[in-house]
Amino acid sequence: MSPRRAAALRNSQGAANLREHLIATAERMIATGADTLTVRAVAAEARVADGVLYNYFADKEELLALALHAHVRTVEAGLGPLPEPGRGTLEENLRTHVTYGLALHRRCLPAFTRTLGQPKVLARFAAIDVPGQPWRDRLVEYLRAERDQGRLRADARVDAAAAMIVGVCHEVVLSVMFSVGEPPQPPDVDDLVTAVLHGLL
Amino acid sequence: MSPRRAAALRNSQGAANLREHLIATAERMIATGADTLTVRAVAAEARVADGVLYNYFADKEELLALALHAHVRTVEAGLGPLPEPGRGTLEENLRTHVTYGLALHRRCLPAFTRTLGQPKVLARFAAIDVPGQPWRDRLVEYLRAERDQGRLRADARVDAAAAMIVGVCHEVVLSVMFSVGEPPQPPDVDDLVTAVLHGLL
Amino acid sequence: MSPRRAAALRNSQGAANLREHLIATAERMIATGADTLTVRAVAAEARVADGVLYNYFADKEELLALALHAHVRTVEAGLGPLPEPGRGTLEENLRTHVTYGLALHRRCLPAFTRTLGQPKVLARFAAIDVPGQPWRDRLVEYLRAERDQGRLRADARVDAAAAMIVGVCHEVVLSVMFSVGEPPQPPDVDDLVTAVLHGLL
Amino acid sequence: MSPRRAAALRNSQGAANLREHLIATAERMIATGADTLTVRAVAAEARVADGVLYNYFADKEELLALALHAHVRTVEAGLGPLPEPGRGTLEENLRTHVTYGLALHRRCLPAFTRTLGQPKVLARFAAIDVPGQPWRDRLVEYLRAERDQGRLRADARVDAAAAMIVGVCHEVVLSVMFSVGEPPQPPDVDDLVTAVLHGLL
DNA sequence: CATGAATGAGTCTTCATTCAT
DNA sequence: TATGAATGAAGACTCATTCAT
Repeated sequence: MSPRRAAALRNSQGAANLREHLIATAERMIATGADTLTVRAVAAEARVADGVLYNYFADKEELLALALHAHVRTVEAGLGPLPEPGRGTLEENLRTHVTYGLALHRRCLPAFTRTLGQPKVLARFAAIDVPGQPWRDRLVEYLRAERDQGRLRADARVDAAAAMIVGVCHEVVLSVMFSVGEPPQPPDVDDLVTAVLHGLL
Repeated sequence: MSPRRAAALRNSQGAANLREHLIATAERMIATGADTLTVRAVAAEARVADGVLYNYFADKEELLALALHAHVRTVEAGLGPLPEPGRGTLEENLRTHVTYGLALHRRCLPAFTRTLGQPKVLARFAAIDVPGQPWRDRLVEYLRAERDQGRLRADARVDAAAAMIVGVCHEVVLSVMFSVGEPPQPPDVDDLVTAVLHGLL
Repeated sequence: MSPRRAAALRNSQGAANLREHLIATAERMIATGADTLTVRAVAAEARVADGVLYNYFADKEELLALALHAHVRTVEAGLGPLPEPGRGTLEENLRTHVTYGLALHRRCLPAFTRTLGQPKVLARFAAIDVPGQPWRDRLVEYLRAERDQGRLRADARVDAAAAMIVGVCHEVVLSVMFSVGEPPQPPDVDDLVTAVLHGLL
Repeated sequence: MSPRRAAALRNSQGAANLREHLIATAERMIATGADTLTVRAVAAEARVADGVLYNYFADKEELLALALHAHVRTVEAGLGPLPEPGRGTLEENLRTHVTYGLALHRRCLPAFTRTLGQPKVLARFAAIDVPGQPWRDRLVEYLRAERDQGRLRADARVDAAAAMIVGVCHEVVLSVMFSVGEPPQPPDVDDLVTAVLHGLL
């Protein structure tokens, strides 16, 4: 005799187990911008008893941290491929990277601000081991490869450039969040690419 | 004739009135990274009765928003001057701006993450009128002036560059906050300046 | 499978569920004249955790309004039957009605004065649908029936008389509540009945 | 050198002293139906410091009880004279009394419900010695005099009738206060008088 | 005597967590 | 192993009262 299944899973083939179901639910709520992220609200949304959470997670924060991670992966999966070094033009490739980063942050940052205010969530989130390579590292690798292939100048500051590109993506989203009235105009992608490639001088 | 002074202010010359004292206390707690930012905790830290807060602020969020603002001003006041366009070398001036921005964000961002998770604080903060110009605008103005004086190329993408410089400052601090073990190496200021001025090509 | 029962209900057969237990407790406190009707006091009296109330009621006022209603029903249930029109003497029947009304108000009014000062309780109380007919309506119906049967004069002012009978019941209780020393002598039931039946002329 | 006068009294000749000024202010607020009857609100309305109240009254409740009394006297003063026994018709005189009582209660009861929920106010109110004769006693006296002059039957139950007349005045106002939708139709004054005079038989 | 800021006990309410069933 | 009611420790906020000036 197998143990009882949660009511929410009995007539559903979507979620293999309750743990994933809970994470998925919390992820959806975080992404949607649900105003209430209480344990009860998540359980209700998941059609599941209040207490189950504690059979799978140490506490609320662990669930939220995992949901946040899932959210990032979900967003990344929907973003399309990044360019291969050495193929296509540099302009085009950088444009792709910048566009990718802007979209990534635009969709993730709201979720982050809603959850990372809680120090315990932050700690748990940081402790999660990220499988796969985050975008940032892939950008650095791309730039290094291009430099090694001679398509960038030999002394190009690729780490610095990568940091700035990543940074501008944060910046754009943050300034939207902070603006009270109409959101400020984000910088043009072409201008960013031009600035990165040709500098100010 | 005059009413009684708060016990906390009687033997102190630091704060002229209780309102400032409360803001200063909250500011210190935010800056220090106090884990509990409850009304009670602030009152206790200020050596003051629980209820006083409501003699001076509409609610907890107003106090926190004001404390956050005070914190930003305090940090800015300790940062030294920004360069005049047309004087000194471009490298030196940009280095000053980048160093300024990094320091500013390093000291402010932790406070922001701890308070801006609460939407009501965010709203109140955004509603406060900021006297003076924020660093970001001054950076843009500086770059424009240099371009107009011919020290930058005529078609330099100054807005894009400014966005990247501001962004990298966010980036550095955020990646420190998220790192679980040893903090990652921040990009070198010289490299950033070089990348901005000369580009990758 | 089933969740835990409240400690207060475990060794008790009086209340089937906690909702009824809470209403009954609040009712008892209201009836007894408890001076403190705070949420905490009710929870303590019910031997129950502070928060439970909010699992069953929207807020404190809803509980109090329901308790008040329960109180009225409890009092009514203990009062004995009202007379049928056309049977027995008019004097005897009216005496029964007056005695009924006096007892009803004597036991209910204190509870009302303690709770209806709070507008929110008043609003919630008024919104509760009363099953069955209040005494007032039954008195009016009784008088009408007697008149239709010819036992009262054809032009008898039954509505006015009913209003006065109901009113005197209020009056008696109110004057007891307001009196500081010894309570004033309530009017004799027989005198009231005589006055109602024969008038002053 | 005379002591300082309260700011509110300096440019005013209306109130002889602060005590009366405070009572008058509280009375006005009670009568108007002000939703907030806090010490602070009264002081603000009176243009006076928060603390003065305690120079003239033991506590908030004493002030409210006195204000309530003043309210009753004010209302009574605006109501016109009551009839003399032996003059005019009985119908007309009783009509005057009933009308008087209805108006009196209509204007006083709201104030009472707002304040008498607080047991301490009730106690203080009951302890106040009422100068002059309340309406109730004057009604009883009137009826007795009419009976002694032979205009009412010798065995008329005047006390009972008075109680009913007073009671119906309560009743009318209370039922208006309790009604949720449209207020119920109050009984006709003529019907009341007829019922009192001629009875139901 | 008036002032009015400070006091702090007390209020309602939320919500993460536990645990008998 | 799921259930979901019970728990109770906070939390924000109010307001009568005091008292140094």
